[in-house]
Amino acid sequence: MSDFADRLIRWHRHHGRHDLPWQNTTDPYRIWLSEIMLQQTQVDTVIPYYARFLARFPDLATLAAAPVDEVMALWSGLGYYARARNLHACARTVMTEHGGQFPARAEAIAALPGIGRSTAAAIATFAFGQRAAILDGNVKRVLCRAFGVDGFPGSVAVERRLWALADALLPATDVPVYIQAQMDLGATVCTRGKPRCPDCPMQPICVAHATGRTTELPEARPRKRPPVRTTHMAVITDGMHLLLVQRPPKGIWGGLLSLPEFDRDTPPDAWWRAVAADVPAQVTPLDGLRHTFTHYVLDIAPVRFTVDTLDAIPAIEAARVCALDAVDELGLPAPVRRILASA
DNA sequence: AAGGCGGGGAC
DNA sequence: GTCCCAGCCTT
Repeated sequence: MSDFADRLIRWHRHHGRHDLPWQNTTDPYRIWLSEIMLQQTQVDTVIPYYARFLARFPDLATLAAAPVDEVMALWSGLGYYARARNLHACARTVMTEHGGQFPARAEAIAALPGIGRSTAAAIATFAFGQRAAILDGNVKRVLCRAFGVDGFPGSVAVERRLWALADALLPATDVPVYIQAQMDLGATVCTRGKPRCPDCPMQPICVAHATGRTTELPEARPRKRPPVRTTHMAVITDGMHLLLVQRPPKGIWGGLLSLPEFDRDTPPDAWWRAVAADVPAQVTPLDGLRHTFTHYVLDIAPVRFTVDTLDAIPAIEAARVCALDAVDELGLPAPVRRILASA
């Protein structure tokens, strides 16, 4: 076994994480669910979502039989909503094409919706004892530092090199412990900001530590200034109900319910005349808010339209009327939840 | 090969 | 404020 893997596995016995909610099981459903939730999402954020999700969907068959709207509602606030749609699609695929049983080989797992090479390897290893390398953010950071890998790890060339490293370092046995140890080291010792090198089992063989480059590696993503976009959001209510729209499956907040939007340059009363000319409404601007995404900034100007009845507002596509006291149970984007909480 | 896709934690 | 997280998918 490589010195790298050996050090990692020995470190994990006393310093790894052993009691996360998705550990100490080989149930592929629970492991799969955790891996999807953990994509680009930190452990502490996932834990309450994971518990709620399992309580509502305790097994694959239950999830596959549920309407996708319920899945979206339980995912609301977790972000990257394509994960929820793919999760539901994957459950149905496993039911119909694999007889309700997850395939065991990493290559077959990676063919399922929402599951790429790294997630497939994690499932194959933890649930089925297969031997496959992972390459998530933690592993990339550990490998870049330990082996002094230059370049942005998201670039194709660096990623190819890191996959080769990950494959070459994979031990012959104890693969589940090894993989968990890699993630635990990256999450608790070899962290992005302030790595705890004195506590690190890799320190004697770490290139970044030896060359004083710990804070330089891995190299940061090349910067670009995210654009600012603007929108109006309409809170159309009769005091008891609220008008929401279903967003298209692709794009931002895909598949979620949200508030109707209109152009920031259109005055609210002009927009209202266009969509509901005959319906009298009291128009009230609400406090604006700024929502920051990874790739752009959205300035939202919410406006409340108070009406007597929501029965006929024909010009709004995909509209749905919901009870105000039930909006917490719907799949709504995080900023929409904030607007409604103060509206 | 590059960009789209959320929300929140850490600093 | 910035950066990035148990990445995947589309173009």
